[in-house]
Amino acid sequence: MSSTPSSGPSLREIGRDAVRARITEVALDLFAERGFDEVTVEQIAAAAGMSGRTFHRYFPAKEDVVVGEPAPLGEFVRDALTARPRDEPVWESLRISFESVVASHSAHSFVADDRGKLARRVLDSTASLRARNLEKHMLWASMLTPLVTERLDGEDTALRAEIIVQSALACFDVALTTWADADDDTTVAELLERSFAALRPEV
Amino acid sequence: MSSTPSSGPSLREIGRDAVRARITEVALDLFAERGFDEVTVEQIAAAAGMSGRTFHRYFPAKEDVVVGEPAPLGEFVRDALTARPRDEPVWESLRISFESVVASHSAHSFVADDRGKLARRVLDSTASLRARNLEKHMLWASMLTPLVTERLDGEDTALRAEIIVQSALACFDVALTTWADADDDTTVAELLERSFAALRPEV
DNA sequence: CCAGATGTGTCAGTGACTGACAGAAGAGGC
DNA sequence: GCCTCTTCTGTCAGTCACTGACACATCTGG
Repeated sequence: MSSTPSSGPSLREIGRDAVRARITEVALDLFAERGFDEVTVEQIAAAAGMSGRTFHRYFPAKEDVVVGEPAPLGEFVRDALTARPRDEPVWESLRISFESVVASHSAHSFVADDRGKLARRVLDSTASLRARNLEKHMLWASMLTPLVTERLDGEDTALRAEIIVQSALACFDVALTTWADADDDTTVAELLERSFAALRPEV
Repeated sequence: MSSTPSSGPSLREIGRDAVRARITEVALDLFAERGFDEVTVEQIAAAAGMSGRTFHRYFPAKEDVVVGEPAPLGEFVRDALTARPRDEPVWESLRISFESVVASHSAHSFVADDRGKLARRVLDSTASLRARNLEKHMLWASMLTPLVTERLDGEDTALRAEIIVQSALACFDVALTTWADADDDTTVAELLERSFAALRPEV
């Protein structure tokens, strides 16, 4: 190993997830300080004590450090939605599902008061990151739309389901952005509720 | 000029917009045939009779060939929305505004039956293009949200306006995707109407 | 016919990524 | 403790998108 400026246990001893978390941590500081586009992968890698090549073995793209893996959270929302009673109004099911994500991850990374807000601010301040984030939403949408489709009655269920899911994702996104942008202690859960209250699917 | 495989008038004689249109035309064929990621900028440039450097003087990014400039259409929607009576329900104002875009561009590029569908299919089949397209939507949202905000009553107007605008954009997007994906002759206008009918803002 | 503005090609360079290869370090069997 | 197999890592070379600098060509107005 030619460069290990950061101390700490060797990368081998900790798991793959821990390495990813470590990269995320040092990268986030660099992004917040200099801006996402002004930091090179080589610099992140050096700060994390590894080569640029190794960085890309943990994150296929630089954006993924901030945006995170789409699949796990998407599956969580999908499972939460599946667990909801089928006679419940879909919009309420969606709202509760997204609220449960926020609730069960409140001690976790992306809604933790300090790092979470920082990460979200970095995300919102860079075009390529916003784009990648919306791509993640598209994957979630493809997981949720079938569930919503079969919970709708009447005509055009597929089309309407897509609209409803996209709108729910918009609520989630706006709630997080608003939360990160505010200096007060407004909860994500509260913003999420207020966002969902702005719309109602047509029956 | 070292390579001019394509015939036609010299690039100088036609305007800047015409050069862009020409690049778009040859690029679209290549994308449809081989896939966006499998075509290099050099190849597009060669097919259009120019160097790669010149290509980037017309399109800062490869994606822009398919996605197009965000500003003009955004301004069109904004102006259309501004022209609507302020006592009209916002959701209807938004629907009519987007329908007017589609109507006034029906003879134009992106909703013309042949090339438009092709372009949209290419867009929907590539992740980086979808992302760039959603980025364009974000710009539109920032232009529309203030207008919607001042047309809302009650509390939380800013937050609710963001949700409503994002949802309208989702309707627009889903309508276009559905239109391009179908083999029948369903109109964009009709799909747009059905999409908007799926939701209603809470009063 | 002659400037000056504009468009273009070439070249060099940065930065994100990828495949191939070789060497180092841990895990398990003996 | 030692050997082997697997896993992780760095180095290297290469592709591709994109950018700045420079020089040359062309078009335009006087």
